[in-house]
Amino acid sequence: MATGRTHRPATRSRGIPEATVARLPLYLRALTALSERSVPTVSSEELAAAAGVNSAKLRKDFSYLGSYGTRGVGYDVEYLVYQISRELGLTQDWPVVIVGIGNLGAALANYGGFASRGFRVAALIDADPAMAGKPVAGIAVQHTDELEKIITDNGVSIGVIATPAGAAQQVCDRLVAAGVTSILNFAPTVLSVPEGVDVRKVDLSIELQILAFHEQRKAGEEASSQDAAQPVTPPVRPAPADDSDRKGPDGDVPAVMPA
Amino acid sequence: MATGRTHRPATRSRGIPEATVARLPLYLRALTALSERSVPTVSSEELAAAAGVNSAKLRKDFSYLGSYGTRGVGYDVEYLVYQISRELGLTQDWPVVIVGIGNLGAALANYGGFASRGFRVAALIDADPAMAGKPVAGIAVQHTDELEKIITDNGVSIGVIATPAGAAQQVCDRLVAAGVTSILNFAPTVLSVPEGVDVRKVDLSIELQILAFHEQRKAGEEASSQDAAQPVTPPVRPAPADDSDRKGPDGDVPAVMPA
DNA sequence: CCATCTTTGTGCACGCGTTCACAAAGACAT
DNA sequence: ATGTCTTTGTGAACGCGTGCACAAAGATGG
Repeated sequence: MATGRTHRPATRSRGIPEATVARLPLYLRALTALSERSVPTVSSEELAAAAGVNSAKLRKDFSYLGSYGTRGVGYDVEYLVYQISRELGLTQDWPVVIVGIGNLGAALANYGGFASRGFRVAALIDADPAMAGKPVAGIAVQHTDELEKIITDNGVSIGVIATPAGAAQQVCDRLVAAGVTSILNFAPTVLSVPEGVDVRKVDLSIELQILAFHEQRKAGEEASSQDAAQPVTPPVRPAPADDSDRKGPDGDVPAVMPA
Repeated sequence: MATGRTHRPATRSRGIPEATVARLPLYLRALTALSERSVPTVSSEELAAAAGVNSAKLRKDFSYLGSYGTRGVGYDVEYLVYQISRELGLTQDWPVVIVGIGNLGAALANYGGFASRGFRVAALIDADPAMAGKPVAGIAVQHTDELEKIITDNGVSIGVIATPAGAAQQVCDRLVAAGVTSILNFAPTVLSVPEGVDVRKVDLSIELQILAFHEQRKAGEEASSQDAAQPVTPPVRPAPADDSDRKGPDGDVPAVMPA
């Protein structure tokens, strides 16, 4: 999963819990696959397995949307696809701009998953003048100067930031000022935005770090990985402000385990 | 934030809550930035602001690691950087393989955030024979046939999947069979893995769909967006199994709103 | 029309995560 | 030393999310 949330504090949107909203796209994908195989109906058990969740959770999630199932039978696939799409707002067209056409930006522009879900790449924007006019994924890259005009002309409300970290906040400010109210941020920075603007963050490095944590834990289950050769410099515990005597050569106090 | 979780059920890893682990990389990044500016100490309030979280939450998070602060002063930046790095397992070197060198895979290979955090790209793997040998981000792409050998020779335990959805499960199975126990999945599929293997999922399209949901909600606050022209075909509510008479030409029952 | 079987929808309890609010700890000045 | 001021670390309360378990609803067969 992508990570940084920044979900709305506790504002259950129209009674639908955030956690449920986050799972609807999962269900939708599984349902779409069933639809393509012309499967007419599906039980909560089957669909839950396909989406990788608990069937009770799935049923509760759907109960927030309404009673769309038939007891003894299951859910009508086509009907449910439509209902979830409508709930997620995918029955309308969402123009999206991608700012920062580096490796990642180009990958995003080429990503097929967008177009298939009601999202349309309205423009690709980059600060490098050398990029301007160059076609990426069949769309000519435009210069940052055009940003405001592009946003307003196309009625864009969703922006994707794929710039280096240093430029992200500035780009964000301009997007918001121009009218964008939802931002998907790939830059490794915390963006500050005014009230009413949604930010979701995808951070590749954070995901890896979380994996590393669990990996270390698995590996260190038996081997007490602690006294292994430390590749990085272990800094000393800052002295208790009593400057009179510094800790002797024993240094590196092993910082007692929490529990 | 990247999305699909698949966190371990309820196995609080060594007493540190999952939610806390997920935030540690955030703190680490903020601390690293402070460190580069040679800031010696930082208060929970300041650091929390930099990381975009609540200060009480931050203090509680740190309390799971130990008592690393000094009352009346704050936290020693260098010391905390080291402690968090160690906790996350970033003081050791993690060889990583990336499978699927398309647009996204190439972007990941070029992403600087990996190397700077103890992650080392050990190999790039692709199924296309035409890719074999071609250098991406300074590393020669290798063919899928070599996958098992690469994993075992380099002692790789973390794999990144950036293949098309159709190939993901197969690649996953081979990675796991070869000894990988942590997987970061960018393919839009639910991966099934044996017990003991961690999977984290990053799904670009899901993030956008969640944004669209909130965006629709904002837009539809006053305008009852419901009776606007529907671009997609609204399927009829499946008839109550009474096959005797099908709904006449009136068809399209507008599917009563849930609430 | 009745009985049986399947599957949904949900009331309820439990546990995790968040937040408040404050006592304890240490810095710093006098 | 003593007192004041700052900031941490945490006990406790609360709310959200999850999962169990079951009653109700409808299909299906006789």
